[in-house]
Amino acid sequence: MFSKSCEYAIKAMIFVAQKSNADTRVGIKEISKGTDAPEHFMAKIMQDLSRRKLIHSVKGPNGGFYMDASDLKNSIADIVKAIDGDVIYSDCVLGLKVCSEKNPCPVHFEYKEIKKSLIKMIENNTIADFNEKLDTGMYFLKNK
Amino acid sequence: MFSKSCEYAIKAMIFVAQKSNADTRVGIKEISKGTDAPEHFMAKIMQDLSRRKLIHSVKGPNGGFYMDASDLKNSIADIVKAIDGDVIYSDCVLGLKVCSEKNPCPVHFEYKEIKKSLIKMIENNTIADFNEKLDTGMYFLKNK
DNA sequence: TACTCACATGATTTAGAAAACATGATTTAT
DNA sequence: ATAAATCATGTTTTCTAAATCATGTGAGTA
Ligand code: FES
Ligand code: FES
Repeated sequence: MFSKSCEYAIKAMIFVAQKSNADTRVGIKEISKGTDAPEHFMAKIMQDLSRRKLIHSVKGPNGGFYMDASDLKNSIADIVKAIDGDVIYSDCVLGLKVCSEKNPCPVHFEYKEIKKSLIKMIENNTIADFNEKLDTGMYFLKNK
Repeated sequence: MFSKSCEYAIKAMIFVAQKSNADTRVGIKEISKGTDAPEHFMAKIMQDLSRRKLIHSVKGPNGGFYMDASDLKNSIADIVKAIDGDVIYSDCVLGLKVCSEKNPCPVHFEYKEIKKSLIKMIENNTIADFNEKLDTGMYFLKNK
């Protein structure tokens, strides 16, 4: 569904949202531990997210990553688009070069509806939403 | 969503269903051309499908692949399970090692519904169904 | 029987994603 | 100013899916 990078990115964003505020930054080590992701790989992903302005970063001692109010308004879809591009939006499930109504694969119209709800899901859920959810302690970013 | 192998497998099954009957077998070359798949790779996949009894094969001159009435009753889900296993059924969208209600990731419950309709789609559509669809000439297994 | 056609099987190679490494740049604290 | 912390950047390695190659096996035909 999503690339490994994208999975990590989503988890990292939710993790940082949870742990950070204006004064408290979160470092790569903590992020990778909290999300069960390889540290160096996660570092790379965080740089991407930062370059694409989905998250803020501060260098030096006591530096790290954090999110401000506007960062929290980003949806999962924004992260997915930043990391995986628009494959979710444009790819054919059966691997045709282009997915279109003019040259539809046999499952195109059935899949269309599913794709619609998938997109709705990632577009309607903001980081802030997950923030609240996680506060309940009923959701996890890694296995216990 | 599906592995490349699985995409090819689905297309091949639909293609053979279309082109074959008791007397007319379809060869690897024709299948790979008709589905835009690499010949040798497709050969491998066809062997898998044949070993798993999803399709029939005949060696020698005028040999090839064909499907009988009971083969046509297989669903897309049967193909997916044969090639990709149960990843669609059991994997977590955010990559947690196990997807469960006890240790759900933040999107688990939202995704659950989508997964349900996805599974419904692949389980409710048999090869025979697609056969009829393709007859209308409105569906394609490769780009024009 | 001998020859050829077409699928079967296993080994090998390729390509791209995932992960790790090495080095550079910026900030804070002393 | 110096040193340590931490993110940034580019390169290299590893791993696996994808694709290819080489060879084997059974069936048909003359
Ligand atoms: S053409 Fe296959 S999903 Fe649209
Ligand atoms: S735990 Fe992530 S989808 Fe179920």
